[in-house]
Amino acid sequence: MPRVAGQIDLAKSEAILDAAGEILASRGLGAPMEEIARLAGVSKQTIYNRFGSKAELVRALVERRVDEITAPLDVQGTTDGPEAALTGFAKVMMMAVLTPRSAAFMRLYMQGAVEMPDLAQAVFEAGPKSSRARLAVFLEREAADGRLEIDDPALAAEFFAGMVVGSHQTALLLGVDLGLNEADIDYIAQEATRRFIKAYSS
Amino acid sequence: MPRVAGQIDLAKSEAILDAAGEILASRGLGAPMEEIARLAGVSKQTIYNRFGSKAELVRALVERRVDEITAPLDVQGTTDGPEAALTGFAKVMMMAVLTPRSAAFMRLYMQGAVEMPDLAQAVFEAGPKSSRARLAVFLEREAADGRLEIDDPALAAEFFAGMVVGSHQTALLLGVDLGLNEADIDYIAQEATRRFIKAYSS
DNA sequence: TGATTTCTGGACGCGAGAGTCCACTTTATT
DNA sequence: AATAAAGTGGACTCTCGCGTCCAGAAATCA
Repeated sequence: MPRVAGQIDLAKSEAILDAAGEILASRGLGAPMEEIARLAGVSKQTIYNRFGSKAELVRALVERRVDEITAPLDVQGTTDGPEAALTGFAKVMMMAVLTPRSAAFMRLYMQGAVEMPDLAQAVFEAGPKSSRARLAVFLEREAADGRLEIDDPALAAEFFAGMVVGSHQTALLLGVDLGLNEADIDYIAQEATRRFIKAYSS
Repeated sequence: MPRVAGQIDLAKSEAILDAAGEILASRGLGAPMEEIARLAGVSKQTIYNRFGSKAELVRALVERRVDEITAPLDVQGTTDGPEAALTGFAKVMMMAVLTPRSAAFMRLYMQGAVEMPDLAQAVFEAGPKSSRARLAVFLEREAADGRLEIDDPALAAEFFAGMVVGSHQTALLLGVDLGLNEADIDYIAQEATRRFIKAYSS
């Protein structure tokens, strides 16, 4: 079998996934494949050739996004006290989570949580769980070095993350625009950090 | 017009709304009307006679739920220090929010946030916003009485609510069962209260 | 009992979206 | 130029769910 000729696979799959993300996030899981094909500049058949079904397209989309989510959470390292690290973490987290785009995707995952539980689970582990875990590790180190007094680092991490993201995320998911600007984010990040450190000082 | 005879309206509408809640929460907005009719023990036509369309059925359902949500948040009042009140508030909040049923409904609202923004908005105001506001009022009073030192009560309320409910809610919405039992809830409520008071003491 | 109103339940029309089929084109290889 | 893989676009089938229609069955009042 001379398995050659024709076009080789190219970044066309990427275009399909991009389009799928765009359409599905904005219109929900019920959005028609034709729209995705149109936006991707591709025939519907091509999508089926590459992904087989809508469910698998969604699966591929989520798996790709999972990698993007996990990446930018590596925010720790300063050693002149926990303030800077915590504030930085808070800002990154807020900017990552509190965008209409993130909300649209989160809505998508939640919608899929019923029909595709494993996907939603994967998102949870790549997103919230992973970020909390890294924060917990950081807090544990700070505690070990005597800069903070933390008996339950995992719970402390939950608390900090909850303070920072908290109900803003719920609002966004419900489609309510709280209109946070960068100054607001700075303020919240700093205030959360200040109160958190006060709560966990000896 | 002798507008009498036949059956008068009865609590059959309630049965329909109950069934709608059950079905829609578990199967999503895409669930068929026939299921709802079957569970309500009613013909599909009756639903249409009473509610007109699926969208209006959902609207009625949400409006009824909004009342239920707002009610149990009146948890304040002890004057021997904020601990008991805060712990109580935390527990009520967790029990209200962290059930599979609440999560299912919340998922429903979020799913509808795109097509019916006003509904989602109403839910936000009856739920998260209202509870935070009441908590903020309580905190302001505590601050005025000198028991706590709070410069921004609204933000403090966000922080406390975020600590308590935080990522547990996200997990639930993603269909991940964290399996919190009553002891866990007690522990989290007490720990959150302790840390919060420490963070806002003079 | 008769009149009137509501409910039932099943059939039906209709639109929409998943996935398939296919004839034709495009692109790369030899 | 000949071949083979991959893509295109449009028509098509199938399923599903909303909403309607209607004939007959309660139920309620006079």
